[in-house]
Amino acid sequence: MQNNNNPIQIEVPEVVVQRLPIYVRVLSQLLESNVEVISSHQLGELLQMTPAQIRKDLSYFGRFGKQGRGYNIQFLLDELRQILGIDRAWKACLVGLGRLGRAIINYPGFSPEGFEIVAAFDNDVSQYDSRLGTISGQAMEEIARTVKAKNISIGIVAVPSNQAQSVIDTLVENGITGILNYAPIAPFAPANVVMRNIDPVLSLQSMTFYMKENEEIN
Amino acid sequence: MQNNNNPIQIEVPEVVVQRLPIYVRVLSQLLESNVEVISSHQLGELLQMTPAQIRKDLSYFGRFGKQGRGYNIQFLLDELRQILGIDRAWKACLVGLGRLGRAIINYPGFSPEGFEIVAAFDNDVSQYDSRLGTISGQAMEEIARTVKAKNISIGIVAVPSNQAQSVIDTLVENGITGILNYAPIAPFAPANVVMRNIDPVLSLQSMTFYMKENEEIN
DNA sequence: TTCTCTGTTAAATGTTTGTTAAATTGCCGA
DNA sequence: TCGGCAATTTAACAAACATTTAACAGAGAA
Repeated sequence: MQNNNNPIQIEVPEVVVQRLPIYVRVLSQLLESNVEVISSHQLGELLQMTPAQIRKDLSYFGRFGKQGRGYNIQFLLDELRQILGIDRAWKACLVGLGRLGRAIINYPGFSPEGFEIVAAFDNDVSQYDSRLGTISGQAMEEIARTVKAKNISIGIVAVPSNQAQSVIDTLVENGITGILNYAPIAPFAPANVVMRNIDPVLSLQSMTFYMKENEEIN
Repeated sequence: MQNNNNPIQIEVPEVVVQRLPIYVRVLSQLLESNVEVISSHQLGELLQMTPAQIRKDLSYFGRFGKQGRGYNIQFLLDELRQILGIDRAWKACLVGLGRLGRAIINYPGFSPEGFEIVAAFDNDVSQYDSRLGTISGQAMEEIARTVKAKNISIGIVAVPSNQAQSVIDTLVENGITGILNYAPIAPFAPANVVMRNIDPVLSLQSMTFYMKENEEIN
């Protein structure tokens, strides 16, 4: 990545970046409850983590707290949103309009957070003659044109496993730099593309490791 | 594993446990492609990780490879499945039969991996008069009875955020020891309960942090 | 015998936690 | 009203702990 030209670049650990959205979520809820200030200790209680970790995490990005008082929630939220880049809207396209894809397109949780699905693609003609909320499905061949025309930067992959890698390749070729993959595969993408996998089966499979241990106690 | 009677128990890092299902998945695919043996180097190539890490991970659980040759895939798979506890079937119940819940119940990826949804609950009567595949929806009040009667150990939570914590509490009270939570909250559960969260918005929000950096280069 | 590749140990790197000085607030009494 | 004092709480540093990577001896394959 070219901006490593920066002489003194403090590398932020990826785990820390992944925790920031959790802070954002809890802080938003607190703000709605009209709480204005919170200490690292209170926040740690809410999130089941140590105050030290919260302070350390935040200190990678700046000095947001006031000694003797804590963090102003509104201020911290604004800062975190800017840091994460979620102070603006992001355009996404969905590939795959099977059961999963249609559930994703109808999921009401994306747009309030600034992630808008502005296009949807599928191979099977029968899938996309029906309108899906405000957008309508398009043939796969239109990915290239539409991604550029609409300036889409995020791709959501909800196709069957055997097609997933080739869809990912197509998206990457067309300038997509972030992929949210729902297919149960170990996907490959170049280093400049950010990949996130949603895979409930993997979650369940690591869960049973610990449940099995519990059982043996009996 | 029987030999965990061993008084000196080496603590396996959680990250390692979370990687095991990924190994299982790739090894299964390789086996289907009639590959019989694989080296840590080849596997690392496939998964974009260092061979050292793979060998280290596996060595927490035993000695599965042969020097000069590699790992026998069928053997390693059997061992990993046993270690994870996915060599048996697990019964789950689903709570919440809205759009998300119905997508989950129809998701074909769970049962081939031994996770069977054997009951489904919802508050709203209108949701569960229709049959959902092989099972039919039940009222929330039936959770206690059904979980015990059917010996269910996993709960899948797909209710709106504001109900999620109370549903989790109910499940825990009734002996559920593993929870797969789809609600966008920071849930609380006692330490003996294993919690996994599926939250695509959090994934997107940590994704944009890195995409934002890319953009600034231009 | 030579080459390959694991399992293991050691080193390097990364992450979390504990600690303390300094900043801020609120309170109390003059 | 103001000054001083006690209680809080951050930011920063240091230490402890955890994870990843590198290196290598030795087992096994060819």
